[in-house]
Amino acid sequence: MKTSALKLSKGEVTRAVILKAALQHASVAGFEGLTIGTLAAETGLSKSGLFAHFGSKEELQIATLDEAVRRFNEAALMPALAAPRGLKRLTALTESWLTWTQRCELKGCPMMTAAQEFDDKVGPVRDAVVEHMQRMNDGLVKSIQAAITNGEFAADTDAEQIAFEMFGIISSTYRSRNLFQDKNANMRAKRAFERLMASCLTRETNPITPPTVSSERVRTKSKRTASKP
Amino acid sequence: MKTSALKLSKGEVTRAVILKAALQHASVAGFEGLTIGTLAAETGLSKSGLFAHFGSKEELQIATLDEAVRRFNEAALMPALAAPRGLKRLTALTESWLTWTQRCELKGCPMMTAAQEFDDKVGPVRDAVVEHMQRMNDGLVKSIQAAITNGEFAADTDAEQIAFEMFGIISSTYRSRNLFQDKNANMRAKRAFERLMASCLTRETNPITPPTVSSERVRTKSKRTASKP
DNA sequence: ACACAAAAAGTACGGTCGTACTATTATTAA
DNA sequence: TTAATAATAGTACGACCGTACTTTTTGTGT
Repeated sequence: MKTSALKLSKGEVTRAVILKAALQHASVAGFEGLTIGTLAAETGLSKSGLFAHFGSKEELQIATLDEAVRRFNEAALMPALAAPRGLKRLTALTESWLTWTQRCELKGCPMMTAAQEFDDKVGPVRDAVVEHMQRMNDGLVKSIQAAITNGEFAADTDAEQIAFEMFGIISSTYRSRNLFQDKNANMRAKRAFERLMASCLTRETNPITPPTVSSERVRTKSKRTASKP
Repeated sequence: MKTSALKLSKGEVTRAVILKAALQHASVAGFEGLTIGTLAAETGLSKSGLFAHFGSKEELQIATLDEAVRRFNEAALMPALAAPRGLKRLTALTESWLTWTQRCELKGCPMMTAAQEFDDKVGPVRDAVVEHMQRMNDGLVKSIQAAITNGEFAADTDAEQIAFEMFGIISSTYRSRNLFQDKNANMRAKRAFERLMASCLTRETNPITPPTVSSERVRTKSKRTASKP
């Protein structure tokens, strides 16, 4: 087998096809829901033919996870790198993070799904998940630190804490979108992000910030809470 | 069968035993990971004996979900009701929300797990999850509105938005705890909550809040980000 | 064009899954 | 205590699971 970057062998292209289907499936049914038989049927391959590409289900899961990361980097991370380091890039990253699944025709975020699915398990798949998530977290933290270096965020900003809260916003967004079918999920996310950013800004960056951060608040129609207790 | 509140029939007590085991199992392996055989082995019952209590796997999942809600209400919600309405109660609720799983000897939060597991699926289990989560959300929103009524939060505070962000904080906390094994997860959660609350407070409630909320910040050792690129 | 290698299919196997149906044991009410 | 009933065990079944092994088809370099 020749591993050329230009020409893909037959095996490599079907492997790609499999992984695409696997990713789509995993984004809906989770990685544990991935099954050789179902996936084979979806791709038109025989069970054994598909199986040969990976050698075990665990390998398939890990390969699918890697593919998810690759796609995320390509569809969410790289575009954000066009923005200049610091707050700008952080904002761009958040924006693209919230929309990359649509661009990739995925239902949920496979990384988040995997993180929750394997957080209480043991084994190589979990290890892979942890590693990937750790890397994502580190990257995010670095982005936040850039905003500090830029003087946009206060010097004593806890970058890890901000990353922690950003992951929370992302989680909540996916839940709102997919569980509650809330069309305003992205707007909610944006507001949450803005509030978070506002709490980090230096006086120089945002000199007119009032005592409480509640100034930037936008008028909203409260829908679900209409009924008064 | 007599459904007495005082005396439990044999069937009712074993059903309770089953559900306890099921909940523990679901908090680790998820609701899809619940299997009749495994659960039967764990409880010492025969597969068919256990099965008879529910009639289908879906019913078992829903019953387990109901049990999770019952436990949550008992271990997290009710204790918080001891605090007076408004910010106090909201704080108490957050506190007990973050710790109830330990008190119930659960690994993760079954509700959150279920929410993610079924957010892209269809069927009666998903419906049950949505209903329960909706109810939880509504309750939370009502608690936030109480703080507004009290004059603790600004009148134009978007209660739904705050609930959205609180769910995010909870999500992130569980991820930190279980995936990254972060011992500081609860501290992170507390800080995030405080930041969120601070952004809602009226000037009267918290008159000395500085321009940025970064005053209450605590010194932390950044560990994971130690390695410089 | 041909030989060789890669890819896919075919087949088989032991397990576990959820779920019927029947039989036995335990509990309860009279 | 006994008859009725609830609770549990026993057994069986078809479906699908992951995986191993062999055979056939397909692609590829020379």
